[in-house]
Amino acid sequence: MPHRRTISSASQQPDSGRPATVDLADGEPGEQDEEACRQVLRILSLIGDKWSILIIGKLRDRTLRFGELHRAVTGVSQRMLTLTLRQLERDGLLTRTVHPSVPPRVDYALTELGGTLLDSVVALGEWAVAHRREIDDNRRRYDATHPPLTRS
Amino acid sequence: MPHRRTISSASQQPDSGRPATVDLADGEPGEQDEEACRQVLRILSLIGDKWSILIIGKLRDRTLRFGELHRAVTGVSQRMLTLTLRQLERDGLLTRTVHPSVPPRVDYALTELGGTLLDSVVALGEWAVAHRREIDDNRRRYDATHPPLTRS
DNA sequence: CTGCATCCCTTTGGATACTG
DNA sequence: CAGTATCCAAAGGGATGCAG
Repeated sequence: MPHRRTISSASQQPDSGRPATVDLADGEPGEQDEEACRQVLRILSLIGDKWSILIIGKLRDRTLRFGELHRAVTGVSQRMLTLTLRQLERDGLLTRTVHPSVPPRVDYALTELGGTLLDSVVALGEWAVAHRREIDDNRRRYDATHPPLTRS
Repeated sequence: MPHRRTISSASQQPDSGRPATVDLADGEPGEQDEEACRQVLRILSLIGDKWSILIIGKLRDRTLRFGELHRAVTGVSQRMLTLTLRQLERDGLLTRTVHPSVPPRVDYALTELGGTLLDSVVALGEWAVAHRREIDDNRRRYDATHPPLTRS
């Protein structure tokens, strides 16, 4: 029987309650760590949105101000940049510093927490880079043999 | 000056062209590895959607048929299960085997590629588990001090 | 310069009904 | 059982205009 790959909370302060062994699959409603699992998924969804990772990546090695970020991230709209930055600030992944000057100047910097997330995401990115050819090949092969997927 | 965290394509066959060093941040339009970067992001978006990870997690250690998956993943609709399974099959992360019996029976199994992705995602999940308390604390603190975020 | 508010179009995804 | 098709509601996100 193959190994079961599980997530166990390694670091941080001792868990004050449940076993704290969460596998990525969710359980039936009512299972003990369903809540923990949902929480993990909610955090993982940070990765899902279009801009968070890009922004964190840009702040990798230096503080940037709003306008610099706006230019750095290429396709992002002002609205989404603001919203995403607020989320990331709320989660404690970056800090927002307002300089009371005129014109106003706001600096964004990655926190320690944000840095560790970036490390983890980079690891996943390595997987993507390592397998992108394989995946593209798979897709081409699939598209060639299986005609239309969700045809308009 | 802190280290620059970068992604470099480690395994696979030698890259047939560019340096193949992709950092997570995208470049200005026209930069060499913009395409590669977009591709990586596209793959990372696998993580973003609600169901892919859950499904892959369920197939971790055994083959499941459609109905089993449907019951296993809890909140997924039949429609989304089908669509997500097709995507994953297209990418080569799982295999779909139709048994010509009556009533029909379709088995889904994780491929080698899918298994390695799961390993990487589990690593990210470990980060989430390790820091979920910290993040929750940050959010509470933020909400307490910064009144309404995007008020209705 | 930074950022909030509004409008509006696009995408996502659930519910439901129907087929091989 | 394992889908496919249709309809529809909610969320995502761009463009623009205004404010501190």
